[in-house]
Amino acid sequence: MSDVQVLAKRPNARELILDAALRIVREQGYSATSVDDLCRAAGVTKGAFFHHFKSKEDLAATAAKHWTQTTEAKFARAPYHQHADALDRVMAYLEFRRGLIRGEAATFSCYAGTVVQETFQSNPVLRDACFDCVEAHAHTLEPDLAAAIATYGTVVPTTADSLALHVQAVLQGAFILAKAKNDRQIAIDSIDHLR
Amino acid sequence: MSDVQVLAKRPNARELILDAALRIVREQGYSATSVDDLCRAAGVTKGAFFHHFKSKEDLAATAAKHWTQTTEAKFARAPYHQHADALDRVMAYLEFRRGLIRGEAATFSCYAGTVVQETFQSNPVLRDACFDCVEAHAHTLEPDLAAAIATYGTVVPTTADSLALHVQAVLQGAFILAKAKNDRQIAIDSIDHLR
DNA sequence: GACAACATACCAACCGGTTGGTACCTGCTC
DNA sequence: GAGCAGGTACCAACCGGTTGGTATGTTGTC
Repeated sequence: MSDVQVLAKRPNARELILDAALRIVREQGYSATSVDDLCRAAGVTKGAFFHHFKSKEDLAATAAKHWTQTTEAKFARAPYHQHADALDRVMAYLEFRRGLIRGEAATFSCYAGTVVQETFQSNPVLRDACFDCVEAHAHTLEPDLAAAIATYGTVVPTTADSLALHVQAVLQGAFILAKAKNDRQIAIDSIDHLR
Repeated sequence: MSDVQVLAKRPNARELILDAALRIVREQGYSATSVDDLCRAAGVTKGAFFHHFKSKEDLAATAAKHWTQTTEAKFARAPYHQHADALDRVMAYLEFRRGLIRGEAATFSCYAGTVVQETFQSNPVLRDACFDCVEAHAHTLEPDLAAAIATYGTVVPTTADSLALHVQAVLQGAFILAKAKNDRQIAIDSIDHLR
């Protein structure tokens, strides 16, 4: 019974702040998002914020892990794993990602990509947390890519590892162009080119 | 004689600030870069800053145009235009861009891509200035891509316009991954995959 | 009554931007 | 060519508001 309560606990300040961070940081960027902004969006006070996180940087790094967990769950549930053929799974993954590009750029773009752009030089802790995030997701695609390469071969010699990261690079670039043009079609086009 | 003096004028505060902006904003991001930071890097005072630019936003937008001009000059001079065949020119362009990825990520990454990531939602003026920047550069590749498509055709129907933007998307994504991993090789790999 | 989970009130440092002023160049008048 | 008016370029000091962070309660639960 106590386990159920732990699993199905009501949203506490910590969760509220993490969820708000993923949302607002993707909208405004890391530096432009103040602790007050986060507290306001989460509906908590500053005291609660600094009770759960020792600094803004700590929150951002924790939010990166939170981002990894939420995306992991989302992609694990996705239907693209069902195809028997590995190349079909890779293509279905891209189709799935294509479908995720809906609404405002801030809602479909990547938290890690946004944060690392601003902190890669000044803050190694955040930089590494963001890279782990992208790398972890790239790893989920790697087995399918490796199997696809084994079955169909490649035009030029390459590795599943490198190819998985390239796919992430294209997605990150697609997000930037979508933000710049304020038009998500440009991101969808880029994924189609990758396919 | 007076013309020569006008052309070879010594660096004034305005130019110093613009050059400093391209450098420091790519290192720290837009929001994290204060006006004081810029003044310190440029070796000018705040008074000089606000004499030449009416706001920090104005400076950032002007710096985007400055970025377009400097990169335009750099790519116009580049040797990749010399190839007779259009596809060779496109490949040589990618080879040229590959070669530009040297030193720290902040020195080879894109000013516009960095700024737009932080301002696309809060600041339409800056967003559009940054997109113009990327689009202007994409346009320089378009004739070669169009000629290459006309000569060799494409696997799937597409346009030179869309393909030119896709190339920029891959480059932007490559920059982000290079920043995240703190390793430029990952960006070079992505360009090789594009080729 | 101990402890986690918050809330309230506050702080020094820093932020973008303004101020009043100075140095210097240019063109015009006599 | 001396004097001077007017504009541009630049400077140091300052301003009110915001920043990340802290010190000190208060409340509910075991």
